[in-house]
Amino acid sequence: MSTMHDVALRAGVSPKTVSRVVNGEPGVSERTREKVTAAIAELDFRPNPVARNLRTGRTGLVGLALPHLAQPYFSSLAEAIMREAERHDLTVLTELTGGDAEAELALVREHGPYLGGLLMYPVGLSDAQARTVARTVPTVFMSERAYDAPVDRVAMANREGVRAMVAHMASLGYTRIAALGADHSGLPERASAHLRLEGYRDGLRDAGLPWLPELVCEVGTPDWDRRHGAAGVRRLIEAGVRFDAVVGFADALALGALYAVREAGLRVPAEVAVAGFDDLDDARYASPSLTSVAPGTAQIAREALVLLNDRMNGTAPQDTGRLIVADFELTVRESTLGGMGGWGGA
Amino acid sequence: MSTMHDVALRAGVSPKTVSRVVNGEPGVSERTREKVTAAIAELDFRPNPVARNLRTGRTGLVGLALPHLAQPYFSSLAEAIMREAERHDLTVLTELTGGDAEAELALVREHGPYLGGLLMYPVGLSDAQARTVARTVPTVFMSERAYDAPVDRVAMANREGVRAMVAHMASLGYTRIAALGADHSGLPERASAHLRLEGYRDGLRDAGLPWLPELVCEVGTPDWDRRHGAAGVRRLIEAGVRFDAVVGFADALALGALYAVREAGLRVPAEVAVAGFDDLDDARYASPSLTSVAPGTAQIAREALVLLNDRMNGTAPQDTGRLIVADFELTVRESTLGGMGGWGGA
DNA sequence: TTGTATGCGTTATCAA
DNA sequence: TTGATAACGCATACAA
Repeated sequence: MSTMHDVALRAGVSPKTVSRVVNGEPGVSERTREKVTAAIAELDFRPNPVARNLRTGRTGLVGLALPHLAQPYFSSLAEAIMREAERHDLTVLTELTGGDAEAELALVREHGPYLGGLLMYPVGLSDAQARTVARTVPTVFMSERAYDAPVDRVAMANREGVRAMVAHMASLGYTRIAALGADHSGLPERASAHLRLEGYRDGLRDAGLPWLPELVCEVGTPDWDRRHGAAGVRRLIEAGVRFDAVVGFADALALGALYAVREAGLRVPAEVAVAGFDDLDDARYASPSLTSVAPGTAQIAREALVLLNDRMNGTAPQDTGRLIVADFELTVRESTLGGMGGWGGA
Repeated sequence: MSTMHDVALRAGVSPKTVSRVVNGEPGVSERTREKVTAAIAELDFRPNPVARNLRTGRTGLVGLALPHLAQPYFSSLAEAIMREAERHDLTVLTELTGGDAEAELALVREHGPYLGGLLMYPVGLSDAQARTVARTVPTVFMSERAYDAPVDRVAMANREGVRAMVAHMASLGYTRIAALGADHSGLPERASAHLRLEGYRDGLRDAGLPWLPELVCEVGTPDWDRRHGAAGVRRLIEAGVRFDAVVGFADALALGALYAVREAGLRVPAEVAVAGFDDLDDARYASPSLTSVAPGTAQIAREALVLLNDRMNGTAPQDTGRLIVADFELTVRESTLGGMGGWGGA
């Protein structure tokens, strides 16, 4: 590893001049610049980022704090973020929090001061803790929960997405649409459930359909997996509730619903339509393939990095957090529209 | 952020003594050590890792280079690695290569010198390039492909896993077992396909079953997804090949097979048994749930970090690479054993 | 336009 | 057992 000093010797100039060339500073004659550039190339000199960081306090490192990685949404998000960060010449340090406030804070204490910025999907953080985080390092949240803190946030169109889904179902003639994944706890960390339920309500209102409490199905856990989705639908069926459609607040719930509906001998979508939220790969590959709301993960990653860049440059408003809601897309598949069946057409 | 200097002033000692205490070096009197420890606590002093790194050249940073993240195996592996790294007090810098040799090398050039070690799932790398990588930074590979280079490697039990799967099927009375995902290219980057095919061959031999070329099904692409799995099985069926079992060399292939088999009106496992490799969540949640080989991801992560630690400490052999093959587990589910159906009980 | 001196926070060397 | 001094590689302030 050659240093600026080596390059300076070789080019017959001072280290400071090399520094100027490397950082594209003005005040270097064309001839000198060329000499230096040549020396840099010959020695394959690459500035030592550690030394630079120690001197300037600036880092090209951004933290990415997620509760998990082995869950489809988070791994897609992480991949999108990393690709986007590359375009911004930023290096990503990924950390797993397990959704635990203590871990979320510990990570910020530990790495915060040495990060240029932080992208976080907070789960356990309180408002006060969120403020602490944002004070430590330029931060952008990518979560559905709103914080009473001056932190930028990029969120999914939870409400609008479900609203559009209900509209879609209503337009196909379904009238008894069940909501799967409702939560009435009011807990802030269940924000996605609350927002999606509001979207459901909006959708019904738009379509002139009545709000029927028996169609609102809680799954009794924040773990939105297929098992709980299936169990929820089984309860509806056993309770004798009549329904001709199910909006799952997550694809995993909807896939469970799909299973339970067909288990009960009902045809999808002829007798019961099913749809989800997330547009996982599994939705496309399910059979019948699952209609779903695609939350715009790529856009979320893109916007998050733009917001973060602003924060890191100081171009962002200081005492207020900005909110960007990503565009969603309604991906209509067989579980609501019928069709030829089979995703395997070679 | 207080520095060693601050702590030294407060404790009435020199910075070097603080350094000794922080690093647990000997040659500090008990009394002094206590004073320093107290000062550290009062000031909430945390050593600046950047300065430390500049001085020592050592980093607590290990790179994790994966082709993708939004694929179940890689996201599980990444999560396992991160959890394990935490236990070793290492910070993980994740990088996506897309499986491209150029990207794999670029990453090493770029970050290599500032990493304490590198965990990589190489895809495009040649033997010579692998040697270059290992020369740049202590490296452990986690791939099925073997390299002619002194690099440690942790691999799945590709061969033994499939062998055991065939034995399992044979023991249930299946005799015409198709292999889905075979590859005859001989390309080193298709090592998993080759090894799994060998395992298939072993399994047949163990069971005294004949090798029938018409049962060996290529999918014609390295992309082992459901679509190609389904297409492969359809081709078998259309060609009139009789088979009573399918071993998919990946769960995705097997899930596609499951679909195509049932599409053809055949019952699983009564008429055709199906099994996969990877033991993804999807395998458990499929219907019928899918028998699969669990490759021991947690163990792979654990062993990889042990090997890497050795390399980083210089405790590893210099001119030779070690190979660890992880234990696998045969997870038997409905797709081979029948049973009650439905994963949604409760 | 170019260079010198200094310091970022830590650890290594060597002397006390 | 302890401390003074220098150095890691770069960038900043200031001088020439």
